[in-house]
Amino acid sequence: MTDSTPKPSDFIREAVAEDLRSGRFTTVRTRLPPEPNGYLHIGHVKAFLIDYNIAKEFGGELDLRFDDTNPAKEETEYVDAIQEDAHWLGIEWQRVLFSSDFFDLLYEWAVKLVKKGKAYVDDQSPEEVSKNRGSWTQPGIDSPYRSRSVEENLDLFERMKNGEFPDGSRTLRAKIDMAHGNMNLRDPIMYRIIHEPPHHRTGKKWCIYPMYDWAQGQNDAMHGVTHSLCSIEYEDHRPLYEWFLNELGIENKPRQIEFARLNLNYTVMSKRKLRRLVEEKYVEGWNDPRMPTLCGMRRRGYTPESIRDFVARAGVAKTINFRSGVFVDVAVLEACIRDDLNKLSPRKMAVLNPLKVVLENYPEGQVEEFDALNNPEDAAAGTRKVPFSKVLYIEQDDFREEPPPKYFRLSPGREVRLRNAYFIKCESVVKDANGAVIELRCTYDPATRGGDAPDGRKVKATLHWVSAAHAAPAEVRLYDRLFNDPDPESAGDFLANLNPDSLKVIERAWLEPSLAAAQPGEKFQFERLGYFCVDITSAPGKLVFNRTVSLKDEWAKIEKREKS
RNA sequence: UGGGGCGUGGUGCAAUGGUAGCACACCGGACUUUGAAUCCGCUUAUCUUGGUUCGAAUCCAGGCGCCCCAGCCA
Repeated sequence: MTDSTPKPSDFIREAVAEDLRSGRFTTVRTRLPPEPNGYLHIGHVKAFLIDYNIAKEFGGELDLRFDDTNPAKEETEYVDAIQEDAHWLGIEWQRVLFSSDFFDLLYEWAVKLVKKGKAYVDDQSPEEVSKNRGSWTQPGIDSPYRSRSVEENLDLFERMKNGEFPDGSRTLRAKIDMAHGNMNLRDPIMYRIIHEPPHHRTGKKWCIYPMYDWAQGQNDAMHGVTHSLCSIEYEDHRPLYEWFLNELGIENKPRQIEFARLNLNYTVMSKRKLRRLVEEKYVEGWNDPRMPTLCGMRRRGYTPESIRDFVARAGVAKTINFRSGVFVDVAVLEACIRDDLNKLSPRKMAVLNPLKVVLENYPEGQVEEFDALNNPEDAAAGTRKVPFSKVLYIEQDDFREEPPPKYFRLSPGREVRLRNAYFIKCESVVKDANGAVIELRCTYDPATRGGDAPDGRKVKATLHWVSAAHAAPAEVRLYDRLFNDPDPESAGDFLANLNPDSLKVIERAWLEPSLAAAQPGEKFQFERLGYFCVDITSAPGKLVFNRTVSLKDEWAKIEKREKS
């Protein structure tokens, strides 16, 4: 960032700056609060980056805190994956904390509230609790156990902790107001009893587990968090967040600020739906390149820089018109990765759907090598050698026997340039028994060596190509949006909106030979086609490439328009 | 029907009482050995009604619309 780049500013940063000015806080500490029950996806990234960037910009610290308060849903597998993904994104934290490491203190604090008469053990069944909570229009009904003595509550709560009662038989509840308009304040449950399964870190030590509302603010306070940033659906939890802190007499109370979360069109973000895609095998796994997970995007070829850029472009605000968040166009994401890859990826030539071209006037057995620019955006990237010979492959799309209007590419009698090589002219067409074009007979103009005509004549198209005798075979996977509908969840079953063409596998594409040794993770631009990266399953002799994103395609746009 | 929140071009974000701007998308053009990139240009917006003010996207009041909340999930 240069001096002329305006500092990012939004209502959260303004609030933090104001807190520092006013002396409400003297330092800044934020936290990433993932629940270790799934893989990180692009929606999480916004929250992560807000917390990370704000801590950094204000000279503060960031902690990673796993909110592992529900043993039924959480696993160590995710703890590791989340850290790996967050690191990859470029996020650095000071401490790794677990809510479960603070269960003892949290329990003491609960006891404190019980002693204060602000919490009680409720013997109602889950059904009764739910029924007596009332509704938006009906106030709730006080639990018959609400006015138990402090002594009885203390005794019962301790016995809950000691495992004397079965799951669901009792809860500890805050004593607030069963008629409150905000449902969160109708005596929220603080602890519930869960004997099985054992917790991924504390094992069988505990059989009572704190609810989110009880754990969140107290953890923030224990860890010295100043700004507890979260998404907007927690806005009406804030009064409860503050109630607990106030009743506990916490000094330097953390401040919760909410922002709209990020949704992407043409995808789904809910963990439940992503899990279905994986479990029902609509995709290969959590790291399928079509998934909006970080591991999927990484495999697809997205860079951390492009993802950070995307989140920055999406901005931070409270606008909510779509499921507690904003609905950002996936085209912005694609623009970000194109920008990044355009600058850094080496150019290569690859033919996905080969059409054989025989140069009738090119000497049999002759091979030439041409110098090709590795990256026109970066002079320092240098050049490479590309072999050329009598038999070539070009892209089927680059030839039309009957060219439509505005089609500049090859057709009978027309001349085009082969990138870095020669002008060629199509003399005749060879067809199979069904009338399909299987080969082009062309001539080349030796005077155009390197791609320029000394007589100054112009061609309207430049095609990429490979030499048939030298090309390396590869499998190429063309990924597209997973869903056809901008909002797959809009009506009924999101699976009905799956894009059947989200993956097209090209078993045998032909690559220029310099690609034969490409290593997993390496990224390239296949000229005129798009950005591709070597898949993690790729191996020498059995290359596999993923298309990260296509290049913008003016011709495709024209063709589509002409058709409709 | 209770509580909370949000309404600025197609989408997202700015403008904090003083010329409504930026990005993506769209459309048009220049350039081009990638129909890419780059460059230039263009269309399109303040939910509504009233009020305050010299002046309102911004302040006030009413209306309308959208989102979230009735898990022993987070």
